[in-house]
Amino acid sequence: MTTIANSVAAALRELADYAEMAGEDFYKVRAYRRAADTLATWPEDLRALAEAGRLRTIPGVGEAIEKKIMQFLGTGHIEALDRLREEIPPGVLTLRRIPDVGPRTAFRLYAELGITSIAEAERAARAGQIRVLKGLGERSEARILKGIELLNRLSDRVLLAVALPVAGRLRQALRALPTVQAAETAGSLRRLAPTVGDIDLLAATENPALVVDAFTQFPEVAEVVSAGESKATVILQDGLQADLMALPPAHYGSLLQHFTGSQAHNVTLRGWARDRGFSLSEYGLAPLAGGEPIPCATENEVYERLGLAWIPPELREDQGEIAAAASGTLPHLVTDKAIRGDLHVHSNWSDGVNTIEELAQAAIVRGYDYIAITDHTKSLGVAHGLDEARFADRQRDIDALNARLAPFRILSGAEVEVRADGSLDLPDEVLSRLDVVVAAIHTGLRGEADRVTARIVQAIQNPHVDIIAHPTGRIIGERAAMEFDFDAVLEAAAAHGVALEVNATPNRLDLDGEHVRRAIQRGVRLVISTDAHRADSLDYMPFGVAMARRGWAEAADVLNTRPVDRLLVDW
DNA sequence: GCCGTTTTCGGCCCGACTGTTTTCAGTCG
Repeated sequence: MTTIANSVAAALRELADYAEMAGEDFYKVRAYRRAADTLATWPEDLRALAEAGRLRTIPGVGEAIEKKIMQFLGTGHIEALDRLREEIPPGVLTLRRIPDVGPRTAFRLYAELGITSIAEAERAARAGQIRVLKGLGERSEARILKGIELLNRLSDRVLLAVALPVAGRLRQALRALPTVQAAETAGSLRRLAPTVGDIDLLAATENPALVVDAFTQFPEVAEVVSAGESKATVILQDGLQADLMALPPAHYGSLLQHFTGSQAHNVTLRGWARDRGFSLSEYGLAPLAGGEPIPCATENEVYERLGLAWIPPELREDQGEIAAAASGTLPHLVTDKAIRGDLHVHSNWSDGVNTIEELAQAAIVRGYDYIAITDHTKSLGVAHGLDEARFADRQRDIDALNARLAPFRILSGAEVEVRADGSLDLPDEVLSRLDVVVAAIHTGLRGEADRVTARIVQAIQNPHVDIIAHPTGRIIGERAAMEFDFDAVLEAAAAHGVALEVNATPNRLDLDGEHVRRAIQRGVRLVISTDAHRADSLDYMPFGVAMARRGWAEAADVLNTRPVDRLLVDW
């Protein structure tokens, strides 16, 4: 799913990394990064824009970056980047992955010691070669060594579903401290990002130093990385990093705003504030003209004073939410409560753990009106996929349960395999008797992009298919998304009224927010489903709702917010 | 390198913490 715009963005980011190390002007580096960020999500086709001579209509693209984009479109290279690549070996870039090693230190390790890899940096540190550099002493050397150990020990990011309970316990522990008036989780966790790199925590207290001190002594804390008057960073027993910032309650709103981020959102928001005569920080709004700073006790106040509606954390990714908040056009995001049923659930007829009745009861307990039992089909042998005869048997089971459980409704469904040639592994005649047909690719995920696209589009064209499951096939930390033409899939889905699934399984979260947004923009409808293989997993739903919200989805964009009669009428 | 109903030049987001320093640079979020 790499588009030309993504490739250009990647090249510009790399250029920024190199330029930063080479000591280029900070604002030049930032200009490259800003342009890269904008390009990565730019909806228009880059080649068409270039041909029309309209590249500079993209914000952040001026004369110099336009030239670089043209170079890339023409030759696949950017001259300035090629030159820097020759000057600085690519391995030097990787040094920045070491905590506390930034661009300047990385460059000096290379320029003065010839270090081009993390392994070499480790050897040099052990040999005591780093401490002799001006400005770096024994402690810096030890810090680098420790950073490398940390890097080797920690996996990059953890799943939202893993971090949330840990964060919840820490938040409770903070709230239980006597001087703490309020405590909240912030950062990417509060924005409900699919994965988080650390846990950010905030506390409102008249005695920040005391709270910071107490925090560093929580039993879950394995190691204190840094601790000051108002901030601390620790490593928890399970390897996660947690950051705390504490301030007096008068500042709590700006503190929450600041620590929730994202970084990109904050940068743009501060620019917005500056344009209106304020400097914004975690302490509040300070008039640029001088005068008393204005502390903000609530987050709403921060946005309000800047002439903006409060922005839901899930949207704070600098994807146009500030402009939308200014013009009163923020979406009314879909909520957990709006979901009336789960449309992708496996029973013990295939590879699920629970009986259909157990699943139905679990759905009833969760307040749902309906559930679709979507067992695997025969070609997925490993999952005890059902053949035509077993579907007929299962139908009798479902009919009997529906008679007993009404008005709750069990929908008879299947997760049908899309074969290599794009056909489905159940005959149309069987599909036509099902209430819900979910089509999915489980094999040939690494196929050529054109072929994968063609398979999905062909499945969409089958008149019985209602939903495409986990459309990109990514599994976080295990498998990248399939290479295919997402826009072509969106076009086909819109044309045939097929919904795309937002799969709520914590390590799938597929579609993610970015894809959801594109789908909505193209008029494609969504469903949010758990893909549960046991009754407990119906609780994954909020993670899927989170992805939909991050993609600006409203209830009307999501089919399973509808009552069952209005759900089936379109299918 | 980008940008402009105050500007085509002089701005550009803000502050904590650390280490190695006598005032600050680098890193991070």
